[in-house]
Amino acid sequence: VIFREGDPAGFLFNLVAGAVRIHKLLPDGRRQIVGFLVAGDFLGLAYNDTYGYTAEAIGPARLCRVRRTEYEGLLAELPGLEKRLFTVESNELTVAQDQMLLLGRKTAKEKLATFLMQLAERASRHGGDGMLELPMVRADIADYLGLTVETVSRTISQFKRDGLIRLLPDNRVQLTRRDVLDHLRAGD
Amino acid sequence: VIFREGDPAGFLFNLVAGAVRIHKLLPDGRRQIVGFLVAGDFLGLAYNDTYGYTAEAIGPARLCRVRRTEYEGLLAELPGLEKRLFTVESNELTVAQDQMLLLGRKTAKEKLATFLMQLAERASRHGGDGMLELPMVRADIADYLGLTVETVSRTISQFKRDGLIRLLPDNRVQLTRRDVLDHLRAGD
DNA sequence: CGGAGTTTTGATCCTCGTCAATCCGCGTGG
DNA sequence: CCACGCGGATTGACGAGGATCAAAACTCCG
Repeated sequence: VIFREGDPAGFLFNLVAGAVRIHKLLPDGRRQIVGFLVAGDFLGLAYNDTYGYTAEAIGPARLCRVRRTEYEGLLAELPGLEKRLFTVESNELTVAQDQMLLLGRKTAKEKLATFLMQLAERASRHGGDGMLELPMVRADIADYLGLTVETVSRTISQFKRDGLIRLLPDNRVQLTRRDVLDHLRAGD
Repeated sequence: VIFREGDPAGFLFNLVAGAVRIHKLLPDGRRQIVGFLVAGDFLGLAYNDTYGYTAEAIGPARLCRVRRTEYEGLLAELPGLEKRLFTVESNELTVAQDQMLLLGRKTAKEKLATFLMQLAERASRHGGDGMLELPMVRADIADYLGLTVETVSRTISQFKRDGLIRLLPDNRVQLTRRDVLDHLRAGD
C-alpha cells in the first residue's frame, strides 16, 4: 500500500517501475478501481489535502517520492513543469470520461474487449504485437470494469471459445482477432 | 449545442449563466453524460486538439468564449491562472473518480440518492434548504447515472412512497429525509 | 504430494432493461 | 373555451444480463 484514501496528502509520486492500482471503496467493501498505472505515471497529483483514493503496488515497484512542500519549489524552479503536469492531468480526465462511458453504458463483452484493446495499445507502444500480459488478478479486472470475477471469467472463456483470444501460460493473452475485439469495443 | 465530440478544439469556454450538459456517445446511440455544469464552470479545458465530448446548453445560457491561441497568451499575462486552472482540473478529476465508483458499484437507489444529495449540496451553497430544482429531464438523469428513464422514474416514485422526498410543481424536489438519503448515498 | 489462492464452471436469483400502455402538463388552433 | 396533439413522466408486464451462491479445477510453491 502506497497511501490510503483519506490519508493527509503529504507526498506525490512518480512510478519508476512496476504497476500500481488505485481504487475507491464503499463502506461495505465494494471496490471500484479507478486506474492502473505503469512506469512514468504520477500519483497524488489531484488532491485536496487528503488523497481521494488508495494506491497499491500490484507487484514489486519503484517510486520517486516528492514532499508536497518541496514540490511547490520545484514548480518555481522548472518552468514548463506545471504545463506538462497540466497536460498529464488533462489526459487523465479524458481517460476517466471514457471509463465513465464504459462503466455506465457498455455490456460485459464490450467492457472486456475495451480493456484488452487498451492493454494491447499500451503494450504495442513498447513494441509488441497482439501479445499482452495481465499483471493483475481477475478480481482487479472485475473491480475496474464494474463486474464480478465470475462474469469476467465467463466472458474471457467465451472470447476463447469464439477464437478472439488465446490464453497463454504466465497470465499472458494473445489477441487473435483484434478486428472483432475492436468492433466490440466501439460498441456495435 | 456548443461543440461536438470530435470537433477541432479551437475555443475554450466559461459558463456565465445557465446549465450545460456534456456527454459521450457510442456509435449505436447509447449516451453517457459525464457532467452537468453550472455558472462558473469551464468547458474544453481537457483536450487533445479535438473535444473529447459534446457540450449542450440545457436551457438558455451565457458563455464566455476564448480562442485557444489567445488563451496561451492569457496564461503568460496572468500568472496564477495556470495554477488555478490546474486546481479546477484536479477537482474535476476527483469528481470523475467518484462518478466511476457510482457507475461501477452503486445500485439504482444509491445512484439516485447520491445524485439528489449532490444537487442539494450545490443548491445549498447558494443558500437553499432541502429544496432543489431539476433543470434536466429524466433522460438526462438516466444517462448521467447509467440507468434507464424507467428505472429513474420508478426509483423516484419509490422515494416518494417511502417519504424520502416530495415532488413539487416546476420540477422541484423537497428532500424530506436527508439522513436516509445520505445513508443510501454512502452505500450501506 | 499437499494446500492455499485463484480461476473456471454450473445453477439459480434478482435487479434493472425492454416493450408497451397510460397519464400528465401545456401549447395550439379550431 | 375546449379538443387535440405532443413531449415527457409514470406504471405495468415481462425478459435478460449479470450477480450470487456453490463446487470443481487449475497454479504455483513449499
